[in-house]
Amino acid sequence: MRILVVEDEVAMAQSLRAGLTAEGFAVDVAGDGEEGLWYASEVDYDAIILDLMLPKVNGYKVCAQLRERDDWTPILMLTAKDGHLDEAEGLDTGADDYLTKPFNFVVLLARLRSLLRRRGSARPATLEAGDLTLDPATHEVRRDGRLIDVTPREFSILEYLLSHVGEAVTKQTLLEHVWDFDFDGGPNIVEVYVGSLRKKIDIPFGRQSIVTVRGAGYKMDPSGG
Amino acid sequence: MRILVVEDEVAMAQSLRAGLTAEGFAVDVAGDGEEGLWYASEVDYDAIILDLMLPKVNGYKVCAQLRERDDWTPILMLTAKDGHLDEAEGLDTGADDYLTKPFNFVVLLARLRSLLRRRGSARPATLEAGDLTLDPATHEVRRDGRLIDVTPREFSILEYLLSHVGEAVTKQTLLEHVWDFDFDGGPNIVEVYVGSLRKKIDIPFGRQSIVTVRGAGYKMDPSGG
DNA sequence: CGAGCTCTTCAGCAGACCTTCAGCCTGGAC
DNA sequence: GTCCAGGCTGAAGGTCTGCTGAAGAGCTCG
Repeated sequence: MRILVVEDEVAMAQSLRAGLTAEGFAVDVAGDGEEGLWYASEVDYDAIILDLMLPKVNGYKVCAQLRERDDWTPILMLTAKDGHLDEAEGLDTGADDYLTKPFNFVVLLARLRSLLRRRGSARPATLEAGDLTLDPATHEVRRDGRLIDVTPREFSILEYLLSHVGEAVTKQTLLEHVWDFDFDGGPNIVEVYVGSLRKKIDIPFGRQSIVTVRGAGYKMDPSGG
Repeated sequence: MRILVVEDEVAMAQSLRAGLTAEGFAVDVAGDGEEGLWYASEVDYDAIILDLMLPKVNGYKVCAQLRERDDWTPILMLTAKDGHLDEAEGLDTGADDYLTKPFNFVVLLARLRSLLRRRGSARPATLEAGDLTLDPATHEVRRDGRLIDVTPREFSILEYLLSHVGEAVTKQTLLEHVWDFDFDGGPNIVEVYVGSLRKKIDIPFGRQSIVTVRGAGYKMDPSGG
């Protein structure tokens, strides 16, 4: 899951990045509205956390412009303390939820998760493909009920593939959603991880759930292989 | 367990904070109704202690507004001496219990505990995972019936883990639910406490109930290890 | 006021994990 | 069959996460 944080206060931006990264999100930070719009046009984010008070282009405008462009990425707006009057306006311009500063990180996470969930229109709590299941809450991966031990990075990749079951996902996309923005390694690292995932979730079970689509990346077999 | 106290009398607020903190709760204090509503919207409290007589927005209104927002956090209302007439109204607006001033702290604790218990829809009075039990009322931790001596902080952590059995709980989450709002230490302190908890509840019994989930925190084994 | 307990910080360590790289394999074009 | 780009894999190193013991600060109680 890749999140864009548009926030000019360095301290806030840093702590958001740290916290969200710790939660397993890949995070990009933009320092003003203009930069935010540009990032959003370049990368397909899973959600955007948008401060209202921004240099150059303020939050409302960023939000409005995105929607005008037909970009419906969920937006969580951050407003200053006394944001009562602004609430209506914020939601009007197309934000999906808003949060007043200062806020508790747990709250932000909860809201963010609820946005991400809502988007996929009632995505089930556990991701599945045949007898392969992944539970984000317990961080457990199972095949045929048997628990499989995976590393954090393997978990993230599998989570992404399972939430796009049946679609061919390019290595580039995986790099962008699972790794941090400033990661500059090549696509080979994805191959390495897919390889090690296969060794854990497919080979021991004689399955083939992660299918290589030459030139187009990988695809999770809806039947689980 | 994190409690919000909405109370304008400084002395009362202080003593509630002191007493509840001593019992291992994390406590936030709001000085008036408006502030209380704001806190409640930002943080996911386990319960709210709400004075009736408040500046700006009184207790009834706070209560009503919370329920209107679909916030069903248990509320314990504090009313003035002659509160007979108010009782019905208080419960009507959505408070879960009420208490007339002056009251005994032990009584308040008992009511609060009963609220917290009730909330989880008949959550058992004692939290359990296999033969490991924790009784919030008596502050006792037992394994296989044998009493184990734990410090307040250790108790809080164990309580949180036991009330989220099976889920991976982030260190950040523990920091936010077990420590006070303004604590700014790093996650290492959680590691230290988990270490000392393990030395008390796991190692002497040859068990492993608190499982480390690399990159995602800790998880209480439902079977108790 | 001192003893004892708890809380918190810190630095060092071990092991898990991440990343890179070189060499090999495979599928498709010709 | 040959060639090539794309994909796979095992090994090696460096980095990071989590664990631990120690030590000082703060608090409570006698």
